[in-house]
Amino acid sequence: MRLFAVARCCQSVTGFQENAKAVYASPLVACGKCLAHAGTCKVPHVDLDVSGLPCVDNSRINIKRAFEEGGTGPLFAVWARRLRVYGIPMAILENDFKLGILSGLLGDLYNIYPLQVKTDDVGHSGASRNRLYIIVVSKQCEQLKDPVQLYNFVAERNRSVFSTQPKDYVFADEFEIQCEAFETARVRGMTFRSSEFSLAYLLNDREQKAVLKLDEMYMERFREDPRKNENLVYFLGDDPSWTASWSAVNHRIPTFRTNCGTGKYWLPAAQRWLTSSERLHG
DNA sequence: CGGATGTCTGTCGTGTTTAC
DNA sequence: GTAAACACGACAGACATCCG
Repeated sequence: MRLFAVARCCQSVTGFQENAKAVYASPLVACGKCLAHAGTCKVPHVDLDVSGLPCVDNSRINIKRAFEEGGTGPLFAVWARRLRVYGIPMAILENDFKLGILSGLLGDLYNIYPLQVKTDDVGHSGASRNRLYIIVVSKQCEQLKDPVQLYNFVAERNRSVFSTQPKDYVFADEFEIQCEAFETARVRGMTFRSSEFSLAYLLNDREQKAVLKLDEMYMERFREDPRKNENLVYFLGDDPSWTASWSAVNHRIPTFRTNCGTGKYWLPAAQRWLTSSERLHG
């Protein structure tokens, strides 16, 4: 937590380079609050650092995105400094951070390998959201393989063996489904109906309209009853007249987004939405 | 009561990728 | 080459809850 404090105090209009310089010049906090031991513990040495830093300043949909100049920018400098000071040999960073900036922070001591990771590479062809993992390895390490070549080799093999469809993520049992239905009824101030198979009664007006509109669009385009397609998923957090967020075209569950934590992923065939645990797997 | 804080919900845009 | 499909989070308003 103390590392974050350093990052926060450096947020200013002086630009990323100035912030990074300040971070690099700040005293390093070697101890932090430890929940495991309920006290203050020394930050342990690790051989491999796996970090996922905030992506909001690098996200395409953020109209005001400022990349490294955004509020989370200094955090990357804090992360980089820790690698340097502790001499951590290897790190994996999950974030679409500018490689040029990263190179400026670590390029003198580390080799940097960006890995474009597709969900298909691990068999999740039925899910969306590709990632960028940046592998950072100390130049003092002996390199046995090129990480990108190795990754591509494994990914190709995975793709040929595993391949999911949206329906593979639909596995919740009746108890879990009814628990979610009950909770939604509570939040929305509606009456829970334990005997009703379809959860459509729990959708609000806007969501019901979205389902109708998407049903219409599906019928029009595929000349088929949407309820017959077990791989069909509608995302109800968007207005379909604005953008159709569904699995009908790319055969993937639409991307899970942070704003729409409560946005439902509707399954026309099952007449319910994906439960939280199903979404975790997707 | 009413202010502070937290949760839920819905709207908004555009650069990149994919399909034809 | 062109058009359609897609990816993705800030923000604001409504509403709920807490606390003095």
